[in-house]
Amino acid sequence: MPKMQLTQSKITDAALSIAEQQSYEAVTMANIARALSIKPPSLYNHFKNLDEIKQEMALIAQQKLYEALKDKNTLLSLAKKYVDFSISHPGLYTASLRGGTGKTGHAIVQLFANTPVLAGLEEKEKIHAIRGFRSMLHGFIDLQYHEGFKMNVNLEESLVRIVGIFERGLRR
Amino acid sequence: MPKMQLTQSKITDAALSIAEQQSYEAVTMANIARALSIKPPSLYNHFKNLDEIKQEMALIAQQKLYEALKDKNTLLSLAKKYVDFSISHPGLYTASLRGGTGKTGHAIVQLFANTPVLAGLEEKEKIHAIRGFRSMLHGFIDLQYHEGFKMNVNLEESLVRIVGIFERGLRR
DNA sequence: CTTGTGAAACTAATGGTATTAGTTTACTAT
DNA sequence: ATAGTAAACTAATACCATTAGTTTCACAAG
Repeated sequence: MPKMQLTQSKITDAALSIAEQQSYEAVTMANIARALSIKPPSLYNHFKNLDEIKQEMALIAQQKLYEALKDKNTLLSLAKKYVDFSISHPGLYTASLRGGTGKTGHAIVQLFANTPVLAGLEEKEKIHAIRGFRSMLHGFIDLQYHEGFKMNVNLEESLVRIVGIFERGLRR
Repeated sequence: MPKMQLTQSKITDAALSIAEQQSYEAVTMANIARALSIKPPSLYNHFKNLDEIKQEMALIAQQKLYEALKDKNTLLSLAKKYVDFSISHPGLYTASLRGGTGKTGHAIVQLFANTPVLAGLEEKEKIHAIRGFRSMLHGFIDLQYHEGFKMNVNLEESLVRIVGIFERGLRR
């Protein structure tokens, strides 16, 4: 009954906290409401539906990913940090995927673009290369989620090697 | 009331048909039951739960993927067919991800391993390369699902280019 | 200081999901 | 013919998102 001054940012904070501490799948209206000690329908006074909350989560998650990556300037260091982020914060990483490439998404792409091996490329070629590299990173992460490369070979080593292959392929 | 001789394979067939014609998300107990003109609880006489049905779907979807790929013997032709399959049959492709790497999964990996560029590599290096290549393909597909590389640059061309980068990186 | 209005909470209900328990039907084998 | 079993059923539980309609509270105007 108190008015509790609920705001959009308190709601997304609660949602992100659930994604982080439990899982992205645990981000439900019921769980968000419980975390805020309110009833689910109250959330609809602040967001149109769950999807809009997730949209907002995506933007914030992308900002956190950008923060984690912003001081890295080689393909390998970016790749390592990117994978590290997805493993340390799986809920946040998953959240980050659901938002199209907005301002922050573009900033992340720029980090890759400014890398020594990519910086020199002709513009079209650069776009292809970034696509390929991000595909590789995301695929690497997502396949582990789904099946896990459960072979005997070390994962960190795999990442270093495939980044090496990609870089070598770019240098001509 | 008739006994209708329901079997596991009739259930998975119905489930796969739903995944193909509607979407993977539409694969629910209610929809499968409706497709077979029975009630949802009846399905539990044949499968422990929905997850086991999806597990079985994964094996069959992998077999179909293998069939689509089996006559291809270069990285580029495999990549093109792989992406083509995921676009023509998104429900099947999604289903194929939920099954660990069993017999069929291994057979698919072998198709990549037998490719000219990879065949000559030392064993460990080969595993890394295959991981990297499959990551790239899956990431390429999955990122389109999620955000879509909605840039101005052609997708088919992107695929050809990044496969080229990868191959060049492998050749030394 | 009272009143009234709008924002933001609530309760109750709808229709969707998976799953379990308990019951009945119908086929099959003695 | 009958008994047993496999496979269907109905009914119920516990989630999920969402909407409609109602109440409550805080603040602003008279």
